Amino acid sequence: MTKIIYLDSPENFSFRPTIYSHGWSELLPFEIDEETWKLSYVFTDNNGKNPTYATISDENGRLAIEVENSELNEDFQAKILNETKHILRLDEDLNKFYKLIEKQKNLRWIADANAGRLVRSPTVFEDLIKTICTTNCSWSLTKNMTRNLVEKLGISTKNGKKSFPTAEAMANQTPEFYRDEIRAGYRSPYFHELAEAVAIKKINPESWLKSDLPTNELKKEMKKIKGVGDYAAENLLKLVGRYDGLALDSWLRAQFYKKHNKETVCEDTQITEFYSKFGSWRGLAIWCDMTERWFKVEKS
DNA sequence: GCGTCCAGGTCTACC
DNA sequence: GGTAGACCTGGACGC
Repeated sequence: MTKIIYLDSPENFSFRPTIYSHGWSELLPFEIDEETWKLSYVFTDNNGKNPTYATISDENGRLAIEVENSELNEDFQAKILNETKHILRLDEDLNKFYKLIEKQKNLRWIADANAGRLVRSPTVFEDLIKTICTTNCSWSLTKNMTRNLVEKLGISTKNGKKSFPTAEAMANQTPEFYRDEIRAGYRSPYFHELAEAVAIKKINPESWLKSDLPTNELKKEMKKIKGVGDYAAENLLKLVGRYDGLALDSWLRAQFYKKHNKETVCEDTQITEFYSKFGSWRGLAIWCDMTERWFKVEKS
């Protein structure tokens, strides 16, 4: 039995550009159906239990969340609604960004498409683990590692879908487990150490969402975690709503060379200078600029 | 089949 | 603070 709960979407929000904003929607427990344009996820209750598969779709301007659990209590239903808002960034105000790019002929499409909301996981912990999975490897390997984490450590729904593992579940595994079962390679001791630190509350990644620290200080905090360098920290900063950093990686650099530098390699300083006019929004500006063709494909 | 390169980088030791 | 070398994995590529 399923139950549908509804959520009003704000002005300047479009569902497709949001769920298609970057690769996160391809990483389990997220799944994206590009034919029906639905995004699914496996939610858990406040105790990290009762895994529940839900599919989010746009229904004439409001969001329909179809939940495969007809006996949701009020707390769990509220949690699913709040986490959906967080995943899709419904409370994020991009008007200042849209205003900033208003006179940029090549970027005006972002505001026209209501793009710029980068989909994210319900918890910063999940985004942190996934970000480490993106470092120094191909996208297919990122997907493999994430799939292994979910399939081997997640809790299963009645229909066999699995949740993202909790820090506690990850802390209970050894570095050898991550190396042999998750195929995480040199990242294996990092995962064990990080999960343990979060489980015993030595580190609280969720606090980054409302941190009063200046961005450069928060970035330093993030980089204290093994496996998190400049790229990973700046990617995480974007996911907690700060766009000061470009989060340059080999893919983003290659896209820039192709689009703005006649397919010629250049220094990072040149890329930084190119987007400096966008100030604290430069990280979002480069990401939207480099992924423009994704949206053109979608429209065609 | 085998070796090499490299992909959505980071860490450590050393200077 | 800057830099060289090492680090897991697995797909692509050349031979």
